Amino acid sequence: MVNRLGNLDRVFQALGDPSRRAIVAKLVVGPASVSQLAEPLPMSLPAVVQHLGVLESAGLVSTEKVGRVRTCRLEPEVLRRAEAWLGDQRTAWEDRLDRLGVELGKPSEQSRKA
Amino acid sequence: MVNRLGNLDRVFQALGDPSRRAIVAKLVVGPASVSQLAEPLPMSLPAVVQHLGVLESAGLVSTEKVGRVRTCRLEPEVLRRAEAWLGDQRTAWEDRLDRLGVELGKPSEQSRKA
DNA sequence: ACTTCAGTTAAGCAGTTACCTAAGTATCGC
DNA sequence: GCGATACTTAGGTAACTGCTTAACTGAAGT
Repeated sequence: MVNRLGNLDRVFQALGDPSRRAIVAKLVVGPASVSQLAEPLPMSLPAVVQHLGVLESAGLVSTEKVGRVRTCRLEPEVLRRAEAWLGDQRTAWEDRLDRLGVELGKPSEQSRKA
Repeated sequence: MVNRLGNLDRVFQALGDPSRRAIVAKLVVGPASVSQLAEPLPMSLPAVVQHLGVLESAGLVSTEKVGRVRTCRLEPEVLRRAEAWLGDQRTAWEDRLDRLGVELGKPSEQSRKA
């Protein structure tokens, strides 16, 4: 239950599909039922459920079945985790450029960090 | 040449593999040759080249062959594009929470934006 | 010229993915 | 209870992935 919430492999792989990103984008404005999510997508309902399974096992969405309707909601923490990884790479890159500039004796305008 | 640089499908899919993320993480600290990238990875060189192909066609890295050595460098703009998508979703989510709080008459501590 | 080094090309293969249709199960509204 | 609704399960298929080994090309070093 805990390990599911940090697997970047699954997270990025899940986001690598346009239908799944569309689902995420829809859940961002509020929870929705399976058929509400399926309605705009050009595929069968079982296919949508499969996509939801991928998103859920990546920890990006959680679902709860009430009567006969399964309600899906976004799990923003995992989204944030992915964003953090990208941010880390970007800052590492920027730090490197910074250091490069310093080593060349060129005081880059990015070195206003301290 | 232009359309390659914005395909989120390919970008996220490329990042959905640990070996490929390892390559990105290594390129973040500076350009490297194919065999330098391959050295820590537990797989054959052709496999690494294939991963590089995926990263390149996602626009995440660019390569240039000089003598017999191909040098790979990170393309940070595409990384930033992916980060932006995640950021957009997160802010949409936060805006929604904000509005929800407002509609409940509860002045949330996030509404200090204006 | 000969060898080694860096990478490339080709073929193949097991496992996964993204769909489908058809048939089921379990509410819910009347 | 009876039909419609909201999924769920099962099974199948075509295409794609992530790897492998083997054989090749071409640049460098000696």
